[in-house]
Amino acid sequence: MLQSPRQRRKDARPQELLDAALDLFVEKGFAATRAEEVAARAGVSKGTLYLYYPSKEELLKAVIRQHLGSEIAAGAEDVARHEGSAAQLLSELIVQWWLAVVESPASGVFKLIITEVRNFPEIAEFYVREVVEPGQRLIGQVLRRGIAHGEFREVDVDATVFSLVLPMIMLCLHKHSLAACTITGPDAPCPPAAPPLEPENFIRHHFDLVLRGLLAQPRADHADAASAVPATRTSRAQS
Amino acid sequence: MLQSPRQRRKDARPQELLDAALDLFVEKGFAATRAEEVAARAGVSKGTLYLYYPSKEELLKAVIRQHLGSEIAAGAEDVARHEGSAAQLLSELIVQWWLAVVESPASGVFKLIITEVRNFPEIAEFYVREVVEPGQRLIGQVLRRGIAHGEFREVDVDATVFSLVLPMIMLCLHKHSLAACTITGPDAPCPPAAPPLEPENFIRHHFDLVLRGLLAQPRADHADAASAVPATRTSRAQS
Amino acid sequence: MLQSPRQRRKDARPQELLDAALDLFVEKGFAATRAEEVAARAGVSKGTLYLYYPSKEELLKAVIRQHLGSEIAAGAEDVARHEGSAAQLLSELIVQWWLAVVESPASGVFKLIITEVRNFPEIAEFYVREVVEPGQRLIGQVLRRGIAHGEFREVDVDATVFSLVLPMIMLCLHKHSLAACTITGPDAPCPPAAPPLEPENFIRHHFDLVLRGLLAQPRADHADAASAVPATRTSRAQS
Amino acid sequence: MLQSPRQRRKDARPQELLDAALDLFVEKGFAATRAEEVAARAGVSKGTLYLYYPSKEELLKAVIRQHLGSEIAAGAEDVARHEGSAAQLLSELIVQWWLAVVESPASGVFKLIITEVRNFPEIAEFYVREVVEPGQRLIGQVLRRGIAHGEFREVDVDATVFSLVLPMIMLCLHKHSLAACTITGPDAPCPPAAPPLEPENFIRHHFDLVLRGLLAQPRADHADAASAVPATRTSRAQS
DNA sequence: AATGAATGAGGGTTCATTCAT
DNA sequence: AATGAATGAACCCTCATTCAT
Repeated sequence: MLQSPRQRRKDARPQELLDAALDLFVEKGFAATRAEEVAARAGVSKGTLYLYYPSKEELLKAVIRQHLGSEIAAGAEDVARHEGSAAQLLSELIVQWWLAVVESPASGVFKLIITEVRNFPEIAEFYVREVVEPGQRLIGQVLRRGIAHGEFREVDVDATVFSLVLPMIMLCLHKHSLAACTITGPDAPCPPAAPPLEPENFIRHHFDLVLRGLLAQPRADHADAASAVPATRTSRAQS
Repeated sequence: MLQSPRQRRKDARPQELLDAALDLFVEKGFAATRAEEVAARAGVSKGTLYLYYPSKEELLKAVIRQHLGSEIAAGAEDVARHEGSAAQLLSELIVQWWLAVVESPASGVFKLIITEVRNFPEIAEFYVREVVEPGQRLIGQVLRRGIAHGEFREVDVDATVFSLVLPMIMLCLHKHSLAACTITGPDAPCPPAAPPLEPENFIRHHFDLVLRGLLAQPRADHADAASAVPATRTSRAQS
Repeated sequence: MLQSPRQRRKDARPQELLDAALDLFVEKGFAATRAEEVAARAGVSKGTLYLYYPSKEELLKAVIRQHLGSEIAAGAEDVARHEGSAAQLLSELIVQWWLAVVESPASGVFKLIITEVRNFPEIAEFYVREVVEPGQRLIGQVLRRGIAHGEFREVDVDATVFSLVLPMIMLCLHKHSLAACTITGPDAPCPPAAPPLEPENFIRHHFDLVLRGLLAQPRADHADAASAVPATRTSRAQS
Repeated sequence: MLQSPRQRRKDARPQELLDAALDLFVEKGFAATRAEEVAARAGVSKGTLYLYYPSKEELLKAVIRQHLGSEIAAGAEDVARHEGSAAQLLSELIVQWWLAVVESPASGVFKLIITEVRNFPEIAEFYVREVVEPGQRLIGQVLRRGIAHGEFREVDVDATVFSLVLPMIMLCLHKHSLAACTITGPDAPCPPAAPPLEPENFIRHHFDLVLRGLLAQPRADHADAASAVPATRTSRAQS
């Protein structure tokens, strides 16, 4: 039943390579990353990479495929049969789902896609089908439900989805570009690119702000529009 | 006073090269763009490029420097001594400035920065100093003024700046990645990456939404929060 | 006395590897053949090949050694003590020996040698010593005997050996190059590289032609100069 | 009118590269020749090769195309309207044409084709169309003419063409394989692979031998069957 | 003995950069 | 100033060979 160390390593290789590739592709871009670097970061030699992926380009697609299929779209549908106000449901969807994404390696995939779609148009179709459309549909449904119940104003649903979602995506990108350049500290060579705004704080604030703009019945100023959101498991440390 | 056509062409060279470089770097990424391609698109030979820029990397920095110094930050300060409500001022800042940016080639610079900062950290400092901080300070001031006057709720200023601004940046990136892959039309091989949401419609809707969340005195539902914004010169055709 | 199947397979390994190697080296050339392909065709794994031969180059030498020592030179000496006319003897030597060679895998060895001697000069010596010189000596003797008996004209013996032998070698090469590319049939994509001349027909015709040029007493036109040659076991099907 | 040295070099490059490639491909085989070696022998750097030929494989095809179109088939047709006996015509065709080929670099092309057709089947079609078929047709016509006039016996034309031609091809191959390995001299490390038979002597002897076998009216023994052939321009020195 | 995962030197090809014209 | 031929370092990928299992 026990596998040899050799076998165990072999089984883990593809994942190790994908992880290394994701890190490097996100950091330096696909074209600027050398296949040998990916191999080295995964702890293997150049040749070994090619035992598992037939080319650097296939490796890229595998990286994207893995994270789009599972991590990003995941967890969306299972909230769909939620009960309670549309605001609460929306909060769950937005805040919780996003907290899972920012802190996970999947956050880098957004940068990868933004960066590489034009060079690899196959990726576009995949991304739209797996992420953009399901996400838009899901959040759109919640908005429409809230509007139907008189909970939300009659807004342009698509535009509102964007107002909710785009800042989150943008913060993912930021995390892997400007924010990653910045060495925080008093004597950093590079000044802080942005106030070290906590992702969680920001997302709660952002959600509250947009929700207030969305509600048909404005709430009193002192009430936190997102207060219904339970304290979540905060940001697992990233590996 | 008049220069020969030859002279004129020569004077235009650096700009033509910068334009070509911006287009290509934004489309394919810095590493995946060949110096010869840039030269060819600018209508000169490979060697000529090196008469004007000592290396591909310097060309990249020149591209970014040009657009950060001038176009992106432009139009910000001149609205600063505006009179009227904070909402109106904010609307001018956000809506008008952004409409100018999104249709200009400068919109691609955001993608370029997101993509390349980690490879060229000097860019980070420059970008933060020239764009991030002034922008944040400017919008922050307007927000703080509105709060001081009781026009806005007491919000986290930095977070609110982000709520306002990040979707705009994100749409710039989108324009140069997914949106550029998509061939719109009924029988497009690639499904529309996103609803063909007009940038102007979106930004007005977004501003309205956030502004409602921001105002201390909620306005009646039928009023358009951004109604004070005059119809602007819409989108200059992109070169 | 009986060996287990396992044992039998094991004993057969070296031969199976040699056969596979011969096929592939002849088809694609030594440098263009991968060691793994050889192993795969022999039904073993890459590693196993190296249990039997220390390197690809040694495998090549073993292939050549095997066929030069045994198959090609074979059949030569045992005809040497033949009785009868020099013409009959020559016919036996040329026609029969060659028929055996052309249909055997050994025919490919000629291509291999032509192709690889310059990269592996050790092969040259071996080939000259094992094949060229014995063959030349043998046929030369028969020619000299015929000349001495007044049966043949007084020709340049070495040149005549070549006239007899070179076309045969050449047909071996042809068989493994152009002829192997050609898909015969009415609608072949590639036109027949040569008339599908039967090797046996050709060799008989060739021998007859040269023999007539060789004989001191020209024979009548209708007589077949090679008629003494008994009908041979025709061409075993190649494996 | 005078070109710059730069321009002159550029014009000569393709030919220099083809020459270098032919030498090396013939000597070591296509797969065993490194692109850089070809470039070095042509006196340029690795990169320069790729300015003229897009890949090593295209270089191979260019090498073959050049020599098949021009040197080999050339000079054949212009003898077709020859007057005199079929034997004389045949002698011209065979002896003269071949003397031109053996001593020219084109002789190596035969080895190249034998060696590489199976890896590059496009070459087969080209070779058959440009060399095999025209050659066979040409010599076949002469033979048929001789037969019709009663000058030759009624032989199998195709087989006879082969009897005449194959030894010549074979000597070309020999020249670039075994013969090239042999360092002639008393203390050669490698024994002479074959008697240093002069190509011209051999071809005259061979033609005489086959012609005698071909003639309907056998000639007296002392007459040289090929005596009509004028002393030819002997072998131009190879470049 | 047999396997096949792993290695890393090697070779094809690209491309930033130089420089003679 | 402008060109584009030439260079060679660098990168992707292959494959002969090794060795732990």
